[in-house]
Amino acid sequence: MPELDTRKREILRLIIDDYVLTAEPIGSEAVSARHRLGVSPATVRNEMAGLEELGYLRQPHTSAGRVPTEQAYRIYVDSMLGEEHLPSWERARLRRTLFGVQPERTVEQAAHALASVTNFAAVAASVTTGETRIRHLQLVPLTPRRALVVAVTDEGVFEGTTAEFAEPIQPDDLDRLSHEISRRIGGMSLHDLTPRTLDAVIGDAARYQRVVDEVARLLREHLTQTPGPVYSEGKANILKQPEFQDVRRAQPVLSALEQRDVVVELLRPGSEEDRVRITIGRENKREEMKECSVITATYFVGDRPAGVVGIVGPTRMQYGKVISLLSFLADSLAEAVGQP
Amino acid sequence: MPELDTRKREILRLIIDDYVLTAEPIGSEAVSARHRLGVSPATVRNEMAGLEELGYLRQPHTSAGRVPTEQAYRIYVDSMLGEEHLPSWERARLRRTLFGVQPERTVEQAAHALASVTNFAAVAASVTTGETRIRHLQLVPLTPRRALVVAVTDEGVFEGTTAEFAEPIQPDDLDRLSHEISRRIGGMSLHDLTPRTLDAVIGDAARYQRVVDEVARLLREHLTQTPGPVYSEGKANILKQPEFQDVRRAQPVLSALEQRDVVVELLRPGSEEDRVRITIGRENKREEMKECSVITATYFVGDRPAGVVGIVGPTRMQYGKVISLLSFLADSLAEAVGQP
DNA sequence: GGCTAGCACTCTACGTCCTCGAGTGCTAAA
DNA sequence: TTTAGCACTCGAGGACGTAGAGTGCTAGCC
Repeated sequence: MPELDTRKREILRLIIDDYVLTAEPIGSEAVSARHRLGVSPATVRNEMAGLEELGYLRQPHTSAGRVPTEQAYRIYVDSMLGEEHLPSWERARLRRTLFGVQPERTVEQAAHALASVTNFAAVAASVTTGETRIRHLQLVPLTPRRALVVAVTDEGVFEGTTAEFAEPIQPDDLDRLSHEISRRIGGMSLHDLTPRTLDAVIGDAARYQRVVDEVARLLREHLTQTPGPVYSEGKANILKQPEFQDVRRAQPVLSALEQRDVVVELLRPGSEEDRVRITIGRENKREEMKECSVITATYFVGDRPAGVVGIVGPTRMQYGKVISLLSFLADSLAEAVGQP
Repeated sequence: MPELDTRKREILRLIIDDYVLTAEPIGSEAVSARHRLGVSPATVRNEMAGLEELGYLRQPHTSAGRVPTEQAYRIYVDSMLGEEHLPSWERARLRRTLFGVQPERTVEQAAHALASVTNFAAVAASVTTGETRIRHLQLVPLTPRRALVVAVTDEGVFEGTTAEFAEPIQPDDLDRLSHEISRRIGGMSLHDLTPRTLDAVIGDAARYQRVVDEVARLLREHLTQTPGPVYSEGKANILKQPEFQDVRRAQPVLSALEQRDVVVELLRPGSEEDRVRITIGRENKREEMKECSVITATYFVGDRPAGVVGIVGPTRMQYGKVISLLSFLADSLAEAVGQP
């Protein structure tokens, strides 16, 4: 991919900025007029023809202006993004909404705020990794053969699943067992929780071996495979976007976002060098998302990912604004979640 | 409102049945042809003119067929509904999906199945009333000043909220306190849980009076006011309906359904004589729902409402099918939830 | 008195044709 | 290398005409 000279870059940037706001094809006249480029529309036309040849622009039809391609957005976010400053009153407002709410609702609240600020669909989830440590465990009797498993982890995240036992167990016994297990596995990380380590751990609780096994199985499965609660807010916002005025375009996207596993996939956490992840149009794996851009930000507690927030919108979006917003939100979340 | 003679009723019924399937205005020819009414299109036309005068039909424009009004759907569900038999393989399939899943996911699963069978948006929620009895309570320490409150109720429903205490409390103390409270309030119903009764209950746990108060407050508030988890599934299905092909019509409905309080309002439980509740078009309170019909079914455990399931779709829907489906689903849910 | 065949009438959907305007690409001159 | 000028292309949108669906009315029939 050949380097773009300064003027081409400048023109491309202007076109993107304009198009993102208007959602209408941009003509040479508009470009030359808006910014004092010091060149005539004709010159701009020549450059635009060049940009089209290079794959950065395309024309919906002969006599229309130009529209940025996904490749254009890509180079834009990769090398044309300035520091976008989030107004401090907006920062303040966001922080207030995050911190002024019950701790277990912080993440959901973040998604909610994100959706209403951006007018896109917002998604969020907490992350549990093999590194997650269990701090406390409690079994709550439901029926003689069923109990609720509550685990308090490192990240303040807890999970509720029901365990089903082969043999009935008395509430008192269950409680004792619960304390026993909790005492033994407290402080262990999830990937320490293999069947082998457990054998060693159980020891004298052998009478209820099968109960212990079941609980351990649930913990591993539930905490690692299905990554906690997943929130998505403001999906209907997608219908406000001009590119999704056609229901047949919007329907698949909305349907996809209603499926938990799709959202989970979008929210795969990034690494620390790669906190903000931008996926533009066809870069998305999911067919249904090929007309969308997804931007996610991972937040960390210590050096481990604690959660991911993100937005889903049309490829035409204000990348700069959204990125700085997400970045700020991730920092705030790290703070809110990190010190309970 | 004048009574309709038999033939008018018959014709109205035919028009509704046809229109519900095709979503296109129905002409006199079609009515006379489809069912062997034994009368000519001209006669049908006369009757249709009469029905229009009475407010049961309307014409989108002069040379179009007729379309049922909301008033027509109302009389249809009130007095023209036959017993609709749900095919037994469908019953079986539904029951399998309900019973083949972790108990705490039953209700969610019901909504999911409902959405995919009807192609409408499905909503569901568990209900807790003042009658709900607490079976067991457990406080799980999170931090010195915060604990997770887990309550096992009568209906097998449990809730997780965090309580925040004014003073720190040791895990062991918390555990003892937890058992104490659980022992005392176990079996009590929620409206027994007034501050006054509590004073009597606490007794020697007085040292942690404030903790107890906080827990009781949370129980009351959380269990009665905010009615448990609320599920909505298949909202994007609305976009498949012909009447919502226009995004500007669909957007408000979808936005409304994303708000928890709107869904909660839709799911207000009915009484035992009034298990299935049908709200057609403008009968809905919410402005955004004026073009939708909402059908809900309440299911009971013992004589107390345990939850509500329902669908939201266009006013043009197969009321008979949906009602019998919901009715069956409610019965199955009562069974699934009732005996854990 | 109710039913119906016949018919004129109305209205939409749809295709064609036309014009207007936006925006282009090319060319020739500065 | 830039730019003014200009012919060209294409879509949006309005005017018009036609086909077809469905109606309401009327007059005659049982």
